[in-house]
Amino acid sequence: MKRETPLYRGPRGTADLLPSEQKFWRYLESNAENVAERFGYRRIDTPVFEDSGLFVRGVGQGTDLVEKETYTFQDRGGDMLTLRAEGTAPVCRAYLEHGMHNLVQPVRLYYFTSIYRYERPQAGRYREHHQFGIEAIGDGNPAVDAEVIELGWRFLSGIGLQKFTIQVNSIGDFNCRPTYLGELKDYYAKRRGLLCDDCKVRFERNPLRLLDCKKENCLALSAEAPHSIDHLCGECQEHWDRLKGYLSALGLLFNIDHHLVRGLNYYTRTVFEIQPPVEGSQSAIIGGGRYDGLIQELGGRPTPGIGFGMGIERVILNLREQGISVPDQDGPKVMVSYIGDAACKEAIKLASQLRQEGISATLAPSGKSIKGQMRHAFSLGTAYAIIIGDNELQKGTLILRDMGKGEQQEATLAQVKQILQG
RNA sequence: GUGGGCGUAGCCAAGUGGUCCAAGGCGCCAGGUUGUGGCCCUGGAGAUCGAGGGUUCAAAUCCCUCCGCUCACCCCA
Repeated sequence: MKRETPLYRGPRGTADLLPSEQKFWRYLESNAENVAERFGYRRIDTPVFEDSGLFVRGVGQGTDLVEKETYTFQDRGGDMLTLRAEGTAPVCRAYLEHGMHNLVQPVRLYYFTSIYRYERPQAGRYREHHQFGIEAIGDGNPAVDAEVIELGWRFLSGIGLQKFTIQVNSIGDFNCRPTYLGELKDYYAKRRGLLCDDCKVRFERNPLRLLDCKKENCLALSAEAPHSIDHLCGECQEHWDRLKGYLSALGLLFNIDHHLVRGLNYYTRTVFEIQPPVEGSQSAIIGGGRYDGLIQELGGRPTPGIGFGMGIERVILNLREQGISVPDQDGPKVMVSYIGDAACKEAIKLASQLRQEGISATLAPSGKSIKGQMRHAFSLGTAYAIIIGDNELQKGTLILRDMGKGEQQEATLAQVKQILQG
């Protein structure tokens, strides 16, 4: 008669991960852990919120992420806090805070965590999403760059995703990038009138971003624009060449994308993405790069680092698109049904005993006929049902029904346990 | 922040001014004789037709406002 009207709904851009979809999450999390640990990475979890300054300093003033996408609030003590807006800066903060530079370098870390960004939601983009990420801190060797890219690649192919492409680029370091940016601005300065309105702003604020504008006119301009890899200093050039060599040695096919620049300020040298075959908003499923200046920016000594973040929701989207199935989760193995109050008590005890033996068991719903209870067992998908009624109570036995075969037998508790454990 | 699409029961969905106090399907609940499932059959519960206002003799159907969802842009995972 009366309608249930929810007073609240989940906040915009968030999602409840219902039992029916948990199999994806379990599957991806365990695969991520397996791959990461196979590469020698160890798990780290950082708080959901951090000092707001961490993201401002780490990710950088002038980035969209910091300027318009953070969830920032003041707590009751007056501290400014920000919900985790990305994974790298918190991990670097923890590296510093716990003196991990005293550990054997590089320190290899991974995480599987939630990220918060105030954005308009759309396919593959949410205000709360989850990332699997890794960071290798303390070794500037391009071998580590290759390792990080390979790890991401192995994860994706390990879960059955196909037709992904690796995009790489080098945007130089703090020595050679200014020179390149100068060239870039010279190039665009001569063609300024042709730029779109957004790009006119980019020209002033963040010229690198001119390269990845997708508007027709701007695409034509960026196609002819100078390439960052043609302006690398000696060290960056060597790093870049060795990386390409290592990736090839690993048999990883990659695409050099001169327009790949990424939106966070901390990147140096290597930047990369792994992209799914379909165009669209979920352009990158993995994004990452080297951040050799970040630790220092956060107050540490100069320390190289590289890592990536991978969007779990986007992975799931692609699993669905490519029709890849993931293992189902098991329900209870047996349902204990009963007839009458006396039997109910026995059923409760029996279910408890079975669980203590490591057998997953659930009690039949109350107030149902045997027929109703059997229907219930069928829809739960339990392999067995146990029936306790007056007859069984008197005889001290149980009925064990094999739901698959549709056959049942009278058995003692010991026999039942043995069969269920087999 | 900008632009497009959409909003009928838990889910899918018919219906575009009167015969709709709203069809159908899935799911849910109960029965199909007395202690037993899957198919099938029967019955049942469940909808202030997103909310508010307006037009009209009459609105789920037309208009306005708001809210929500969704897709795209920006940007990102």
